[in-house]
Amino acid sequence: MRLSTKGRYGVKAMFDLALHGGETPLSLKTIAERQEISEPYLEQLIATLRKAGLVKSVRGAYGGYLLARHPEQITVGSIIRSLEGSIAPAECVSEMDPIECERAENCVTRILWEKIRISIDNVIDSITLQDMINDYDEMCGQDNMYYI
Amino acid sequence: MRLSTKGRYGVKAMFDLALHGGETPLSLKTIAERQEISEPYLEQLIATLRKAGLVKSVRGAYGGYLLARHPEQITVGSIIRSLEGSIAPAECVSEMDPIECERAENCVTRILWEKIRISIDNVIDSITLQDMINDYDEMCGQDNMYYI
DNA sequence: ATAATCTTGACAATTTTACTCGGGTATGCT
DNA sequence: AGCATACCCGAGTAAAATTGTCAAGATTAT
Repeated sequence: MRLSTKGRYGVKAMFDLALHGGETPLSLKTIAERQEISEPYLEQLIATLRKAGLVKSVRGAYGGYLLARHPEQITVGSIIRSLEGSIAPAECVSEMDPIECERAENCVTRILWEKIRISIDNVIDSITLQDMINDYDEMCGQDNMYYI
Repeated sequence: MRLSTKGRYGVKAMFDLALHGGETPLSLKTIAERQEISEPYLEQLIATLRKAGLVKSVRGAYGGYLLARHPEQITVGSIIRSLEGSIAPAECVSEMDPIECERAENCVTRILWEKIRISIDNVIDSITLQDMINDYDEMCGQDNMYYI
């Protein structure tokens, strides 16, 4: 059930954008260095995030990336799903296009996979980038002295 | 976040044992055919389950496998973990031996991964094979006419 | 113009998955 | 005893996924 680096790096990059980004775009290089992710690889991931409408790009010199919406309007669920596809533990309980099987017994295990999927959905769809920023602020104390 | 066939086949095989098994052992062949799993492959999986103490084996002619405990005492969590290892979405929040990272920011995403892991844990540790049998009985109606 | 940056697509190493195969060992039945 | 039926064990392997790298081009601030 491990998340691949796609989902993990993607969330880290988006969190970086939420924490350090603002009016002016952040370059890929900045994010990649701060989050210790290979720049060409992050390039791929952020291209996916852009197509999913989660970040906006600004081309040319001093360009970079911006969050497409406010941090409280971006759930980690939308980030993870855009990069990993469905988070369902089995194909037959995928959110979008479940490929059902015919066997009666399979349906019993199907109930199980669905319970797991719903439980994961509930968590990742209820947590936004703003929630993560709040967690971070709390972790660092009121003066935020450990901000990077 | 998809479960591999190990976990899925393992749960199916254990459910088969819970549903059809009794005093006399079920042969691997029987389970493999009924659940449509390659027999030599299931052999590997059930060997792991045996080492984890979830099933007992009876060697020789008319031998096979039995659940080591009653269905209400076997959680799907124990089955999945024995076959897949930790179900944590990231290594740093593994139940057993979390490999922590040093970076402050990582710890924010770590909080997220931990919330996901705990949510999955809660589901799979609360569901037993008996629960699945109950689901099955309910699905088939009181006369259980669709039992295989 | 030039440098910084995004954009795209192809390619490649490594790891994991999902098996197969071949030979053992134990046990009940005749 | 001998045979059939099973479990037991370790090695090997093809395909897929993961985790990237690389090169060439497009766009824009200065």
